[in-house]
Amino acid sequence: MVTMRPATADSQSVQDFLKAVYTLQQKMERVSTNALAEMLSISAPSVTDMAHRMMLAELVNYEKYHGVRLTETGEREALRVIRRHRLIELYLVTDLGYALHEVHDEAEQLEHAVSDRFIAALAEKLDHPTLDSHGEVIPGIDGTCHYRELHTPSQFPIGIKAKVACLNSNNPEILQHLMGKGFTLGSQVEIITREPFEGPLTVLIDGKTVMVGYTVATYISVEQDKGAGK
Amino acid sequence: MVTMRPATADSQSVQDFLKAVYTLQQKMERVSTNALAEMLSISAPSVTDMAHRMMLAELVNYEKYHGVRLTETGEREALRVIRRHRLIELYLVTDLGYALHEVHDEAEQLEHAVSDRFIAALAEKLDHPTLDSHGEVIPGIDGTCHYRELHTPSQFPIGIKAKVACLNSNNPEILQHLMGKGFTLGSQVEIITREPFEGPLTVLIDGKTVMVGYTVATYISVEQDKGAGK
DNA sequence: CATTATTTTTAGAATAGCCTAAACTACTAC
DNA sequence: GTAGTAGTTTAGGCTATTCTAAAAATAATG
Repeated sequence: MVTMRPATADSQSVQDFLKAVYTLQQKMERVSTNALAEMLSISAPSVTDMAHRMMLAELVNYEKYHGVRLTETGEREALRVIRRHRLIELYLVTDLGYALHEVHDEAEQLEHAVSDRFIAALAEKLDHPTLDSHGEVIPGIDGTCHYRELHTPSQFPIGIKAKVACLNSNNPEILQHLMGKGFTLGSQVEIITREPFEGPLTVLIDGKTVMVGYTVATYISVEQDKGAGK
Repeated sequence: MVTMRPATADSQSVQDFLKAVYTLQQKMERVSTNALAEMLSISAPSVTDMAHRMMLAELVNYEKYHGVRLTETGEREALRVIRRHRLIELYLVTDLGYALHEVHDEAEQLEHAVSDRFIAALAEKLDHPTLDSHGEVIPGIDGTCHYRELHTPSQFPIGIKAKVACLNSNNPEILQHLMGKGFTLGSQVEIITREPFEGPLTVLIDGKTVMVGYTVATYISVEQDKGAGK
């Protein structure tokens, strides 16, 4: 290791890295090299290297062998990138006729190419939305996130009415599978039966009964209907 | 020179190179290294290098010390890139409220990030236009270009009515200057007087008399009004 | 607690895209 | 037709981002 220059916050790979750390941080305290390598589809050594350079840039706090965590600056940057991504996704569906399963890859490219001017225009045109086309929260320009209380179908009580609030996958096949069964944002759902040992669920969606596998159901989030007492 | 790998046609710099060669080819038989270096704002040696790699990829025909010319494949690729660029420019103005002088830089980035799916969506939404927001021809998917017979104000006969058909600049200052004087696409114009020795022109635009410098006028193209016999 | 297995890091290397400085061509003008 | 200048190319280098193979550290297991 000769010298090492700090990462520049506006590079594509740095932005992808920030996003990945942010996402993984919601599930784990510190984010491991391997987890990042997996999510970013790059090798572990590349992650280590990036972690070093991003620490120099004060975007993450990195401890050898103990993973990474976003600094305050890092989190701010991450939220900016996520805001871009999600505004673009929503726009693609709303104004350009994209299907939900098509938007992720396109937005992934666009988010790095687009200017602040462009993002502002989208936000304006979409009337400053807080949820994207997957139902995920779009952070505000100031980084604020309007979170809701969401549940996984696999744990939501049987017999209670709820609405589909989020389809948490970027995998086109999974999204198509779910939408094919009737899971679209805002659909009314009610769990009818649940098999033990991670078995399938029977669900009533907008009046139609369907079955869903346990695994694939983890990509759905529901929100209890307002007014429907617990 | 050890070995040299061919250029990949989908890289950003290759696409910029193709566009630059295409543009310069309209004015000169073979396109010189220096002309390209100038247009692309990179050094001459970088151009030479790229020329080599693009010849291996059969995108240009390059002769040492005698510049470059697009092959058939190269021209096809160039037109694809230009189509993207211009569709995006038009879209930014039409649907996202951009001013003309803002679109070039944005489109320059977007054209490399956007998928064919995206371009198809734009073309559809804009109803398959053949002219962009500058008034430049948008090549069709098959590469066809619907050219018109255009003239420079500096050479157009005095006293003949015409319409502004194209504002050929990507320089925001120049565009703002011209639009400030009333030169917008479709405006009626008539040359009133012309000073010798590359002097300024007096022009009647939509009923208003303005003066324009010779140099800046070269960025305007006009088209003679139909029906107005010569 | 020692050994094994897993995870992470170091070392060394490749590629695309750029650069500067120096060598070389080609054209132009006497 | 040769000298000088303008334009081009070669040589050698640098950075960001990635990789593989091997070494080192941590975590898991008996």
